[in-house]
Amino acid sequence: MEEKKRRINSPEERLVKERKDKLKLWMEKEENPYLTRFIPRHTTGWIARKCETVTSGEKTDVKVEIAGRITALRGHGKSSFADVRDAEGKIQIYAREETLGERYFLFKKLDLGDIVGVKGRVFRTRTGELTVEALDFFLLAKSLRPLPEKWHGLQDVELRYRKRYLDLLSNPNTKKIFLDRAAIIKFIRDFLNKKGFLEVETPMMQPIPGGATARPFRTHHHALGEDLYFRIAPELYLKKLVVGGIEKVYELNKNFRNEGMDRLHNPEFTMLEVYSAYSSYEEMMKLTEELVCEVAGKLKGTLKISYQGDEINLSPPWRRITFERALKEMGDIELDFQDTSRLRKTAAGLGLAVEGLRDDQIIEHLLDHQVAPKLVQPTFVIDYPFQTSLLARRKKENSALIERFEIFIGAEELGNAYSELNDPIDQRKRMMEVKGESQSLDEDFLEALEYGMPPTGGLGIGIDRLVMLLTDSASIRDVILFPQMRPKKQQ
RNA sequence: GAGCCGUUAGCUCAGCCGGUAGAGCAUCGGCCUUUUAAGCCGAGGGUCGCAGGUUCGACUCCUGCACGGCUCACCA
Repeated sequence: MEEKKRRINSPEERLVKERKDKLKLWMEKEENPYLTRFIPRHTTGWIARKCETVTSGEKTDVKVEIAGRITALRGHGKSSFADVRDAEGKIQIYAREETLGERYFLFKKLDLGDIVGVKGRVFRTRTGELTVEALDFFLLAKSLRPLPEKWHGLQDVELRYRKRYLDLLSNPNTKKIFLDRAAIIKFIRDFLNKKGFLEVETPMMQPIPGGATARPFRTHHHALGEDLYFRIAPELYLKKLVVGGIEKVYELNKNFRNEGMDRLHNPEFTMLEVYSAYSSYEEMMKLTEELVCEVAGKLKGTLKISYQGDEINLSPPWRRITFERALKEMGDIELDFQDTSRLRKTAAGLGLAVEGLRDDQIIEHLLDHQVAPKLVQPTFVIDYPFQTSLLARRKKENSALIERFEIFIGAEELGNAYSELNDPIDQRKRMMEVKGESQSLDEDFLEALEYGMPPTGGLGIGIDRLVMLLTDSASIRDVILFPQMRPKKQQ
């Protein structure tokens, strides 16, 4: 009881109550705002364009009907100013008792955050601000809770992620990032569609999760009585489509991996995978350069970008360096990857945890830890030891290597590609060798390969990371609208 | 999962070597018809993340827990 009383009297509840009382007053004097119909005929952007040439102090005959959220209120006794924001921008509203008569006192009862419709006439104030003088106004939705502070916005990182709507409302840069994200994805689709690639959707729920090595999320299908896994990659399905004659294909959608979360990892993330028949990783390198440059150029108008304090030049051609040389030149590591015990010793000597890791994981760790931090300018690291992927084709000249590359920009891995292994016999053999670890034998996929898959180049690009790069964001959570968070416990 | 750091009013932040809580914005009341981070006068608002402990006394020190950030580990 005591507990309950205290909660109702909390300062926040009092603020809410004040606003609820104003809502009640409005409903007594006017109507239920939640049932009010008001279709704005104009936007703030339209007004700005239309009235660009109006001079300070000038009144116009331009009548407008706009709607938006009140983001500032400045009362002056018998007149008031308000800023109203819509999707395109904001505009000042000027309300006068002389014009609105008895209803002016209702205008003064409006709160920051209220959503209103305004009919009025455009003029420009003495101080040069384009303004709508309100001839009539409507409350369309009452804001019952106070918005974050106008000047600093919402700073609390946790709240920004949990209540993204508040972040979007009060931090212009947040909105910019997500507009940019949408533009980037559109540019990618435009680019690939223009080149004749077909966008497809393949299963998010798979009986055997394949195409990568990662812990999957598991779920259960009741009607089938079967466990299913959220996909960790669409790769095997996309290759089946290449077998089926869809020679240029891509999918741009989510993957799910049940691993740790950090600055670069969210359990669900967006991946682009592209497959092109009768090509190889050579062509995929060109495609990658072209795609990233097209997107960056369209978004930023330049190929010179700044990421976390580093100046990065995306102009092709990007540097290419073999895996072996990269380790040697930048990590001062020279070894035979077949020599497992020396590999582990070298890695341990560099302070890497090797216990419980497979050879291929250690090999990749050497690159990620010793070399990647130095790869700020766009770089293709090519020709990986064959252990690092079981889906990539071997190099003709050296069967210990595979035709694979990874893209590094800004010291972060952005993508991964290879000449796809299309030999079903070698594929089966390699899958058998690692079966029982993180990959199960996917007979469906192997059978598809047995019908014949053309030599194919495949490419994967982490879209969230590309967005991070192009929006200069430090964390993946800054480019995902609702990043995964631990649920807040009640009470 | 481990280490380090953080959590004070609705929001943004101060708060010293332990002495009992401060500002700005927002809110409420008053004045104000071209302001714009409007202004002026006044007021209210806090279980200092949660639970223990030490102490005459804890926002402050200690322990545990919750949530978050960074780093490390798994992964992209």
